[in-house]
Amino acid sequence: MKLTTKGRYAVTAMLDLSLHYGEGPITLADIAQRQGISLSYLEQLFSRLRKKSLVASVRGPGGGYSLGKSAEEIFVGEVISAVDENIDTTRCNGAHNCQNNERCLTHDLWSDLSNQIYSYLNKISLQDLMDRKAVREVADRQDHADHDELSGLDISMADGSNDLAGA
Amino acid sequence: MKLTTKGRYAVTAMLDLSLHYGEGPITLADIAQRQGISLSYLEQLFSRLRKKSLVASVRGPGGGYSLGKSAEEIFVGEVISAVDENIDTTRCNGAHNCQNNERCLTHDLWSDLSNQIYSYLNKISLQDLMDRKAVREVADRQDHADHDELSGLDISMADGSNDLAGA
DNA sequence: ACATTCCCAAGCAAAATAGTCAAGAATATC
DNA sequence: GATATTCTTGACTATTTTGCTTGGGAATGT
Repeated sequence: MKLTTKGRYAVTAMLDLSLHYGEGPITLADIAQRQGISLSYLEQLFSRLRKKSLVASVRGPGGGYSLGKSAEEIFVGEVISAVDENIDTTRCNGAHNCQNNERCLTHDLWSDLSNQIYSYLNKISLQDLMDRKAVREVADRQDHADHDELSGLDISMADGSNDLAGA
Repeated sequence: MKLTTKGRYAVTAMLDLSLHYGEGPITLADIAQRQGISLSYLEQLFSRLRKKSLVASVRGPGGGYSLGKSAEEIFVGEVISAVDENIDTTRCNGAHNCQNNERCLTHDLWSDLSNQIYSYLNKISLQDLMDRKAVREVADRQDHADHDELSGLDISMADGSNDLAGA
């Protein structure tokens, strides 16, 4: 299974986009600042999101990105798939050649797990996330932190730890 | 999320151990051959499994490993945790300092997902896996392949593809 | 004694991840 | 039409993780 920072960043960025819907196109620079993600890294991710029509773009001054469909229609699983290629937990990626061209002992276990995760993530839409109280609180905090950063403070790191899988 | 070959190998090896329960201690060399896993890699994995008391070991000729508890009492989630350290999908590993020392926008999403996966994997015991028809079929195939290999054929690779994650 | 097996630590190559850098194309605004 | 802004693309790089090897040792049955 592949669930790494890449997928987390993508979902976070898409959620940021949803939360600022209605303010016109949002620039990647804005998202980068609010969410603490590298701008050029975001560019790579959005390139993939655009290919899957999850976002639409407008170039030039005043341009930026907006959601490709409504927040109710975009599911977390889609977003992760778009940037991470697959969320399969089997070694053979669904083929059955994990061991000497035949299925390995635990093939079905990983296969079932993948389905489980996939169906879980595909039930959660960006709208669902926006409706969560905790998400709105963090979003508020981030919108205010903006001002602090403009006044010169708190331009900082966001990192530290480990990983899943990643994942 | 961290669900890689390491965790898959560990579960596979533990399942192999369960399936050959009653034959006395099983050597890692046997498991390595049946499951197509490198012996020294298995040693590393079993070192961790032993620290968590998931397996018990007997040294010397005729020695090997056996399950540390009954197959009903060992759950897939435990095995993966033992070798992979954690199956947390959050960046901060459960702390809430994902962004500038505060929780990031999607913290709860990954946290919920981790719980979901964890509880799923902790419901499946090695015994459950053994009861599956597909597992028994593969196990039979592997026990027969043993003979082929003794007669000189089919000492071979087992590899190829991609991964999860991480996850 | 000796072969077998577990045990342990260090090291290493390949892959993946996370990120940078540089050049370019579209498009508003002046 | 010059300029600044923003997306777009590709190549390149540093770091980390993975999967595996090597080489030693310590028990223990025969």
